[in-house]
Amino acid sequence: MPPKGRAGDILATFTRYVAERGYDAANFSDIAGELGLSKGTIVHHFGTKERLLAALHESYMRRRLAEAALIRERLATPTQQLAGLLYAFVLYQVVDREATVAFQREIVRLADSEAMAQGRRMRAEYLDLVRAVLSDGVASGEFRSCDVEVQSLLIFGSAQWAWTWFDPDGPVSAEEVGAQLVDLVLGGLLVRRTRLSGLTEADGKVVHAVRQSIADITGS
Amino acid sequence: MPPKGRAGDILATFTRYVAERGYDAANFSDIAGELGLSKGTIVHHFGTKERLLAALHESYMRRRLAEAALIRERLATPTQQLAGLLYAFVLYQVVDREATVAFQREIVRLADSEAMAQGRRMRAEYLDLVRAVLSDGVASGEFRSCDVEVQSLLIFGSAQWAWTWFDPDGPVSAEEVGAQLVDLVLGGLLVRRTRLSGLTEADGKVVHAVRQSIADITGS
DNA sequence: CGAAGGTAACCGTACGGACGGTCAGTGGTC
DNA sequence: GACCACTGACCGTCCGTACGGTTACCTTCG
Repeated sequence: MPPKGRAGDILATFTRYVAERGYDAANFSDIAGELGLSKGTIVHHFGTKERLLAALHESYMRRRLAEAALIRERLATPTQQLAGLLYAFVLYQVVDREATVAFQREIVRLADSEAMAQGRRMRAEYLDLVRAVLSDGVASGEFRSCDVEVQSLLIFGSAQWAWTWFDPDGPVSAEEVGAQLVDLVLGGLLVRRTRLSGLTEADGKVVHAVRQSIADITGS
Repeated sequence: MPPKGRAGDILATFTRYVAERGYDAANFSDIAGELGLSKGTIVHHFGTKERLLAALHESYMRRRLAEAALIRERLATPTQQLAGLLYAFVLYQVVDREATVAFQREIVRLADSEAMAQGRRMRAEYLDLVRAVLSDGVASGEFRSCDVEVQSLLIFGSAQWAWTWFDPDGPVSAEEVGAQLVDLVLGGLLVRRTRLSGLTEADGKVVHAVRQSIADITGS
């Protein structure tokens, strides 16, 4: 649940502007104008623009962490848990769209800056949770062994990027995209009877062709 | 190859600033100062800041399109071609880092704005190329049938997101990440002897648990 | 009860600075 | 003399933030 009251309104409107225009282009005057209050009021409630972003960040991550914990609790196997998390990733594009887009758009601003410390901690917690699911799956034999650190980030990417192309009013529903994501990721993670990587023989050729092509065009 | 001469210097420096700080925080004064020339010179060469971004965008995409075409030419099967493209995706984080980060960071600004039309066209061309490889693979029976439109975008996401976490000087090399990405994506795309989706039975349960968890926390 | 005192939401204005862009002009080179 | 790269002063605008003041409500105590 997002915060209530006037401060909640400000946060909600700010969130929408960030989602639509980005952090830099979201300014106090427009928010105050739309809400029929003065710029000073926003400052009164949140102090600085950066802290307003931090509030958005934290309220978003709080929701996601709580949901992720529930999803993990309610599903039995690592496979189901991961599928659930992936599915949820995509659903957020619809059920909590503005905050999701705002968050994914401006995630990079949370790198430094002491104001974002709390948000960063929660993000790390979330990543750890996903990694725990992956590790569990590897341990239980459901997933093939892999570099959990890297794979988790690659998987995140698929979902984090979706805001740039997914259209809630488009022809493809979030449910379908979620299912596709589950297919893509689990298909690659589940242990298969057929031996893994029947392609490593050709890997050398592939790597060489890529390196050569890059050198031919870009140089270096 | 990036453009040469004074204009090339400006573009290169601009690219670095965008990579490091983002488009909004990259301003003419700093670039001019660093290059020992005046703001007016930048305007003289590029007109507006937006056109400077368009130039960065186009020069980046020109390189990527040329390489992608070469990679596709030089590799035989859709599997190899896709592996090559994926591998290249990650390598760009190293071999053309500043332009890659700048591009991936600010890709969203290319949505509207007539100045970016050319860049958008090239991006669409690139996406089409990847989709053609996917379709070829499905047609040849190497890849399981899937929604190529959606899968291609999900795959793109993994790579496009990498700039937020990948560190060229970190312990994991781009080559390793590239290999992991190939594993993840091809593992999910390759036809396996074992029947696809032994998990759809449990899908209903997963979907229900996710929806319920989101409703419990976020509401709606 | 009611005056006093405190607190928090909110307003309006003003400021200091940065930024993108303009423009008239300079100097060198075919 | 036409063209080119380049200069540097300047402009209009916008934005985050500081700050002093007002209102409204709640608590406390005589």
